Amino acid sequence: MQSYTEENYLKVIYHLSEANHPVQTNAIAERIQTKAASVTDMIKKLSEKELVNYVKYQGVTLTEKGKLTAINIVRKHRLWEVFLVDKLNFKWDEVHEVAEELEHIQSNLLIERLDEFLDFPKVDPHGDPIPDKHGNFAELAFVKLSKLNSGDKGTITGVSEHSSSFLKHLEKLGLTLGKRIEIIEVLEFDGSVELFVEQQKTNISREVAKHILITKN
Amino acid sequence: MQSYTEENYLKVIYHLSEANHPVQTNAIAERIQTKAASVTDMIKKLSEKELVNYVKYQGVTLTEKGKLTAINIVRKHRLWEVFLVDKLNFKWDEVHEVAEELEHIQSNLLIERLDEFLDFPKVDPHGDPIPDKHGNFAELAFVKLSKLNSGDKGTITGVSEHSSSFLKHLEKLGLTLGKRIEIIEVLEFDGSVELFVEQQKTNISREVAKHILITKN
DNA sequence: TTTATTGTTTAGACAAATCTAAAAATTTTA
DNA sequence: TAAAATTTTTAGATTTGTCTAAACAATAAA
Repeated sequence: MQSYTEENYLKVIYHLSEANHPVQTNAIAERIQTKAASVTDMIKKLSEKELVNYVKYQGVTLTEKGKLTAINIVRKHRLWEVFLVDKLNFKWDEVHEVAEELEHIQSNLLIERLDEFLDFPKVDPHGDPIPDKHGNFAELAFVKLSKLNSGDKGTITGVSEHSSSFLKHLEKLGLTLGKRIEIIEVLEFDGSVELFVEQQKTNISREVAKHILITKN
Repeated sequence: MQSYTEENYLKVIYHLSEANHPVQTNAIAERIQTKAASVTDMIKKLSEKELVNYVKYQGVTLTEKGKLTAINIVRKHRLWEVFLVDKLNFKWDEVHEVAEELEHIQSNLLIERLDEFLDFPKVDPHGDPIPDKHGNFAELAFVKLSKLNSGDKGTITGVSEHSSSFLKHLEKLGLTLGKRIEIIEVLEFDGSVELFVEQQKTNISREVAKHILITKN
C-alpha cells in the first residue's frame, strides 16, 4: 500500500477538491504544513503511481484510484471519531488529532468490525457523512445556518470547522448536534444571527453561522 | 517522542532482555528482520538519547527511561489485543499484526480511556500480563505445562508463543485459556504429554507443552 | 595458544521525504 | 502588452533508516 505520508497527501487533495477543479500546489503545502517544493516532489511520485493526474503548473486532481483511496481514509477517520466519542467518552473537540493517527492503521477486518461494533453510523460526531465500504456517501441535505432567514426552523446536524476552539465555543452556546433552532433575525449590518436554542436567545457572528450546518424541518 | 522504528527497537530489546543480561546485536537483527549493521546504527542513536546502555561488542541493556518506554508500548499492545478480542470479536490468533500497528498511536488519554472501557484487564488474550500505567505488572504464578508431572492439575492461563499456526492448533485441541487440565502421563521417550481436557484425552508434543502456561489449582 | 568460527562494527552508498535558493512559468497590474 | 508579482518547479543538500562489503573483536576448537 501507500505510506503514511502518501495517504495524507491524498486525503488533503481530496478535501481541497471541489467539482473536479485542480488543486494548487501552494494550497496543499499550506494544509500539510510543508514547502511547495516538497509538494511538487510528492505529487510527481503520486502521479507515477497513477493516484493523481498532474500537469506541470496546472495543479492536481485525483484519479479514480486515488479518490477511492482517499475516501477510504476519510471513512476510517470518521469511524474512529465515532468510536472515540460514543465508546470512550471523548468530547467532539478532542477527537481530531487521535483520529489523524488511527486512520492510517491498515486492516480491512478491523475497520469492518469497528463499523459493525458502532452499529454502522452514517455521520461522525461533527455531522460529516461516513462513506460505506464501497465509497458511497449517504445523501444529507445540509444548509449553512448563514443561508437561513428569520422564521426558519431546523436542527443542527453538522459543522464544517473542526478546531477545538470553535467546537468549545459552540458547546458553551448550547449549539450542539441534534439541537433544534429557530432564526429570530439576521442583521443586515454584519450578517450576525439572533436565534432561539432551547428557549434561549443567542447571538452568533456570520463567521460562526457559516460553519453550522442545518437540516430544515 | 520516539519514532515508530525507535519504539520497535525498544520493545524488541525489552522482550529479549532477561535479568539484566545484555542483548546481542544479532538477536535484535533477527527479531526485527534486519541486518546487524542496521541494528548497530540504531543502537547508537538510542544510546545517545539515553534509552539504552551500550558498550561496543558487549550488547545493550535498557536504561530506566528506555524500560519505561518499552513497557508502555507493551501495555498499549496488550490493551488493544483485549479490545480486538473482547469488543470486535477477533480470534486470539488474528490480533497480533493489528496490535503491532495500534501500539504506536500516541495519546495517553486514549489509552487510559481504553483501559477503563475494557474494565482494567489484567491479562491479554494470550494470558500475558498487562502493566498498569506506572509500568507495574500484576504477579502471575505461571508454570510451563512441560514442567508438570502425572497427576498434576491446573488451568491454562497463558501461552508463550503467539503465532497464528500455534494458536489455531491449540484451538483445535480445545486447549484454550481458562480450560482445566490434568496430566495423565509424561513420556520419557520424547517428553510428549498425555492429558485430560474436558474429559477428553489428548496428546501434545514437548514443544507445544513448553508454550502452554498453567496455574496449578 | 594459534587457528577457525562467529559476531559486531565501520565505511560508504542508497531511497524516502524533506529543505533552501534560484530559475522558470503563470497571472496580475499598470 | 510589458513589467511586476505570484506561483511552481528544479537543483542540490540533509535526515532517517536501511544496505553491502570489508575490517575488527570475541569466542570456540584444534
